[in-house]
Amino acid sequence: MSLPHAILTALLEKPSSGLELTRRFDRSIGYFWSATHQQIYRELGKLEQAGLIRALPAPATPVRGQKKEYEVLSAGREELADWTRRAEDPKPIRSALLLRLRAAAVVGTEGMADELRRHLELHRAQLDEYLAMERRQFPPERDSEADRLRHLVLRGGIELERFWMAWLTEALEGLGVLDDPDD
Amino acid sequence: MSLPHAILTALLEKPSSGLELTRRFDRSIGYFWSATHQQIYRELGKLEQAGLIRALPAPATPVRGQKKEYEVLSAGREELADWTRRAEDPKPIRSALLLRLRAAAVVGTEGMADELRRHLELHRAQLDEYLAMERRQFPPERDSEADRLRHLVLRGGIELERFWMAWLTEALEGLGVLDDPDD
DNA sequence: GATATCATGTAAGGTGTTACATGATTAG
DNA sequence: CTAATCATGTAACACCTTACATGATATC
Repeated sequence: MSLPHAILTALLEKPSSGLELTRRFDRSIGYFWSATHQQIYRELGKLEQAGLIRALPAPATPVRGQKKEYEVLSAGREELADWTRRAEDPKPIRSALLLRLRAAAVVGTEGMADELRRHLELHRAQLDEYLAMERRQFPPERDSEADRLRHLVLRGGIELERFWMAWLTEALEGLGVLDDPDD
Repeated sequence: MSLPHAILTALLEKPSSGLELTRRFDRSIGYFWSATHQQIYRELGKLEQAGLIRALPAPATPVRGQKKEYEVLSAGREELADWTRRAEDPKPIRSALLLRLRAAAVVGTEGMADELRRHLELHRAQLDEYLAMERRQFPPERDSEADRLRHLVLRGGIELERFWMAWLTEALEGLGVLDDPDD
């Protein structure tokens, strides 16, 4: 049950419409909890019904195609604060790539090296993007408590990408040895 | 679409019944792609209908409560081999904990340190379990290609746990400074 | 007035989770 | 013959994904 809380966080950072939220999910918050616009609109409806957020003063009857901004109500802020304190176990890892390598142990590794290289490139690109964000958003002089926390979250993403790059590199070395008996 | 492939891999490693698969998912394969027995039974039905696996010679009418073993057919093996070669992008990270820390940047960090310590302990326990598996399953003398690949997958899990422990430790230091002005 | 873009939404299907139901087998 | 456990399954719901639908607004 994290999507509603992701939305509450985003709306507290800045009241927004559904489409604006979608865009922000494509950038910052979505790096750790992605969501499509369909999910977001549905969830905005639920949050409004539950009295955790409300649409800002809008034209009499808000219709399809017309912008609708939301802000968080105090009940929403409380729910979010509760959530940060609640005990919630980490979910087990889900990696299709690890799984695929394990499948390759049974049916053969032919063709996997290309895919691993492709993933390595994707993770390198993601890492570069995070590092650029880090330079832009967290220059040394910004050092409020909120900044430190957001920076910590971003460093989590950075280190995760570094982990994947290291692992993929190791995997490719392993495969290389197997695929090129010349070594 | 990874669950069916996880099941095919498990069944190739050893033909099994639904319950046996469930148990093995609780141990090895499930560490990277978990599944409940309900998912597994549903998926076994689909795989059988699709002609990728079949139930081993069983009593005339296999009934509820009676064990039913499955094995992979050649079509299943081919599908699995195809899957290892297919291009499939990594899914973006989904971490409720990173998200919660980001929420805490808005609503306050009170009470989060306990939760971070709890997670640190859980990851430490998981790491210990992986390391025990590594000692048991991959002693130096085992070194076939399949063993090397499975070992690589396990090392992925190990390094991921180490990543989380390092990040949580850093996060706690950060919070500690904020929560204990004595430092 | 046609086209592109902004903005909100519906529908359908797949996947995952939780709770419950039911028969077979074994141990006391 | 009772209880525990093994084993397979159903049902309902939450969540996520993909494709499509529709109205509003700006631009040429």
